[in-house]
Amino acid sequence: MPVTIKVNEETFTPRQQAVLTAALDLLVENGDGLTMTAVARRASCSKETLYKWFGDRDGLLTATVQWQAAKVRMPVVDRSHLNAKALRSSIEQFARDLLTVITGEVSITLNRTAVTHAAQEKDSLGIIVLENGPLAIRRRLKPILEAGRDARLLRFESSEDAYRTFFGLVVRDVQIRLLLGDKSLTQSNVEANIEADVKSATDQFFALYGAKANP
Amino acid sequence: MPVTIKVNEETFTPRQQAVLTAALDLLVENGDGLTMTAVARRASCSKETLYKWFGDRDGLLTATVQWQAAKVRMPVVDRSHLNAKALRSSIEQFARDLLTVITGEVSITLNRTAVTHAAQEKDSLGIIVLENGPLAIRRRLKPILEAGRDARLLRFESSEDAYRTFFGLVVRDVQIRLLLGDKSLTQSNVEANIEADVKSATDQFFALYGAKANP
DNA sequence: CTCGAACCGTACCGTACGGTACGCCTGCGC
DNA sequence: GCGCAGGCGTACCGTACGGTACGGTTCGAG
Repeated sequence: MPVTIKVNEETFTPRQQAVLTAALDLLVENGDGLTMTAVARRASCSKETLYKWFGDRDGLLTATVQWQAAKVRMPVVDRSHLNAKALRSSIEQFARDLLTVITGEVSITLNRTAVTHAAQEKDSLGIIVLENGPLAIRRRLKPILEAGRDARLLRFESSEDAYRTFFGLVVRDVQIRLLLGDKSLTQSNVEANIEADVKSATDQFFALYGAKANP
Repeated sequence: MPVTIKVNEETFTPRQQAVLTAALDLLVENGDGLTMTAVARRASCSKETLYKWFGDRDGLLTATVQWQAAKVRMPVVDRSHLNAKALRSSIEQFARDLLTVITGEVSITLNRTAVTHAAQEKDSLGIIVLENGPLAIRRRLKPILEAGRDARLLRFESSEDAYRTFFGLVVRDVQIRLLLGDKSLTQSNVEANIEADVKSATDQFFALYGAKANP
């Protein structure tokens, strides 16, 4: 069963959030070379405080990822009167959000950190990132897809398959290449193509799952 | 311009290959906790020899990844008499190979290692993995796609876009979830679905790029 | 047989870093 | 004013690990 992680704003005090911000900044800057001493210095706090608040290095890492990942908020899509145009625009919006998120520096850093963590038999960070990344989009997108099907605008058997196809059409090989540090995908390079990619992915998705497509 | 890395069998002596095998085994077992001492013990060689042969830890890591990645060999597809059936079977074969590779334990380990490496401003491992993974498939697939277009079996403007769509349709969110350690994707779980996924991805690819599809 | 190169095993060094201890300061309740 | 909790800064400890040095052994060339 899925593990859901909830983070209220009250989970961390402002001072603690400042510390987490410092940790995230260091993570983005220095890659995974995150040391407790560096965080303490950057946040102007003592290491003892870090250990008091977060337990150990893993706790600090988890808190940072968790806190940051929870900040990713998908825009709410109006699900009422769903005509073809509104549905298409919603799908496009999801594609745009997904691409924007995964190409962002913070997301790349968080995903790299979680992958590194997963390479050490620890899956906690991976779960958090999954839960707030792909799975969050899935939770928001599925109802839209099903509403589209109910309105006879879309046609599919499994909304899970439809979602995963959508994910593939949008993300393609961009995320893995970014994670691997492919230099030919610069930030600006990708961002400039987002709109075109969004449109292309949406077109393809409707070609496969639109009501007029082959069953 | 792309950096191509060539590894002949003569690049490493049998003894050296035994060392690299030991290193890879440790990598797969213990995640990225690869220490020089552990490799030396596992391979029954001295650390001094390791440093003599591979320079430093990074050199050993690079050699391991490079040597292993180069072992991935795509089957050659008969490109002559290309009828619809042969084309479809070729595409399916590529999808099957791609899925089989990326879901394999070795591939997951290598990708994780490269991602971790990329988080430290070093892109050498990432380049190697990219070059021997996605890009290798691309090099082999593109000529097939273009042959298919010449035979009027496929229709697309950019073979690059066609390739990337293919990649997305096949891989979807499987790779990132595996890299993040998603427990709900067990090895056997994925393998059992490969054939169905291959067929589905191929169907979708032909729906989008088949000659009878919308332009 | 002798010599030397290659290599194994092990001991060793330096450092980086996780984690702890302690002295000092600040602010707040009383 | 007084005491104390919370927190800063720094010094300190233990250990893991990258990298080096060295003695001993094997093996092939001459």
